[in-house]
Amino acid sequence: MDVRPAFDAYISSDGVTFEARDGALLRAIDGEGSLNTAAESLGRSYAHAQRRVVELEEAFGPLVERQRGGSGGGGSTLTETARELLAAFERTRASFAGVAEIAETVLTGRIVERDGELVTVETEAGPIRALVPEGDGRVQLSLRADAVTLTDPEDTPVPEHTSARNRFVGTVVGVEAGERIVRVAVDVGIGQPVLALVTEDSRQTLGLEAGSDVVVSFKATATRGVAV
Amino acid sequence: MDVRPAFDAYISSDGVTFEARDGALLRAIDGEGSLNTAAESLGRSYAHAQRRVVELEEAFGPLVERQRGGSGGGGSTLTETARELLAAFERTRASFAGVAEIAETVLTGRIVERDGELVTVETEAGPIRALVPEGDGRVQLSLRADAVTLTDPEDTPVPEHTSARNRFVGTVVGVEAGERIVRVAVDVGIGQPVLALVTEDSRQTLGLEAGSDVVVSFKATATRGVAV
DNA sequence: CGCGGATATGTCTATGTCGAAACAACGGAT
DNA sequence: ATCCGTTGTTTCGACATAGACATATCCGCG
Repeated sequence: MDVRPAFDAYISSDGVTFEARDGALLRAIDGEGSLNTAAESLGRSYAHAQRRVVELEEAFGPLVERQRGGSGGGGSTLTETARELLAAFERTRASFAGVAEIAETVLTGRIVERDGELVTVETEAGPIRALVPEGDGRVQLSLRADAVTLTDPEDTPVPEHTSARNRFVGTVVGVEAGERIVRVAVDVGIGQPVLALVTEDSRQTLGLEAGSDVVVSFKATATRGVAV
Repeated sequence: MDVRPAFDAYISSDGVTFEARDGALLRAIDGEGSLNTAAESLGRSYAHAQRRVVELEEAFGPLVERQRGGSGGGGSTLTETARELLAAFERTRASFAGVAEIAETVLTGRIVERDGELVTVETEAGPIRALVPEGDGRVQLSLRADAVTLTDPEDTPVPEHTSARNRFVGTVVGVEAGERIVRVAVDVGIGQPVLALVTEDSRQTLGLEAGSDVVVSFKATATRGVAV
């Protein structure tokens, strides 16, 4: 079973959702200079593209400056609002893409204390503070590799001096190098290693390689879980 | 323009996507004990629900143990695979939900160096290392509040001893308390404050309040951006 | 052996989405 | 004044999705 998490990101306002399709449309308008050629270049019908623009503008404000008549017959350009909307959409899409593509470590445990959304989960490696919206009993915590910070055991702030509430001492058991980003697996005494995504620079300056001792820390607010 | 980022999460396998709708169906089957009453309780047609289950099983493996005949006429129960699938879906949904609901700080700057996905962005506050898949020139970096770690200036690891590549010294300019989670705004010399989400415990132990000096640090791999 | 409740399957229809096409409006260029 | 290319607007039909409905099948139990 090859399961891959995926997503459709969108920005909603006033009941209308701006999605990837709309982003492509705006970019095409920006590039082609006209709604007509934009629709054609995307292989979509002009009628629908035009209706969609009107619909989006009702929700998000003026997006396309349309000019009909004139030399060349007219044309369309994006408004500043449209550019901001595009940027906002791309930012959230990039954030979501991070979640989808980045490896996660799944930790299982049991909720032993709850205070609003904030819970304390007892795991094999010790207590972990995390955010679990609801439920109790057994939980699965999802720890994203890009949320895990590695520090030198000799120079790690004492718990009272950092907002990273979860910390474990561990040993590097694997280093998987990419171009400039490496994935470090750290054994912290639970069944599976905790994955951390760090830059190659960090790996070198921390001298991380199999066998290295390292402190793994991550924030409670970056650790999300669900009751199972 | 009240924009709100949102998303539809799904897990795809073999061309079939398991989405929120399917999760609700499986949970209903689990709760009702039969595909029939599950469909009814959801106000959906039995015929389609049944066909959907078959379709999902072709992609993800056996999900529903169906029993027809017998006392009560039969019924259905979820397989272990189905429970794992549900848990995986809920985990990714929880992660995505985090991105959607958590405040972000948007930093603008200019790419001055690129090494694969890893870039160095020159901002008002100084250089920031981040992940930007492509493009150059001006970028918007999205820094999620839950990815920002705050530490005591007196006890912060030197840059050579941590994988958090970005750090800035700043002053707390605002504390917005929730139940157990507080949002801290830190001025680091750029136009807008950097937002950090920390637990109330952390706020107290670090003694954070308006005027406090604090070190803001975040990982390059947790900082994603897009060219604009 | 039939009952009853559930699963399995086929077909029709309502709905929404999208493309194709046609036509009017517009305004600078010729 | 006319032409031209684009925008604005409307209508129609193809297509996919999902509910409504009908029917066949299954099988433990009394």
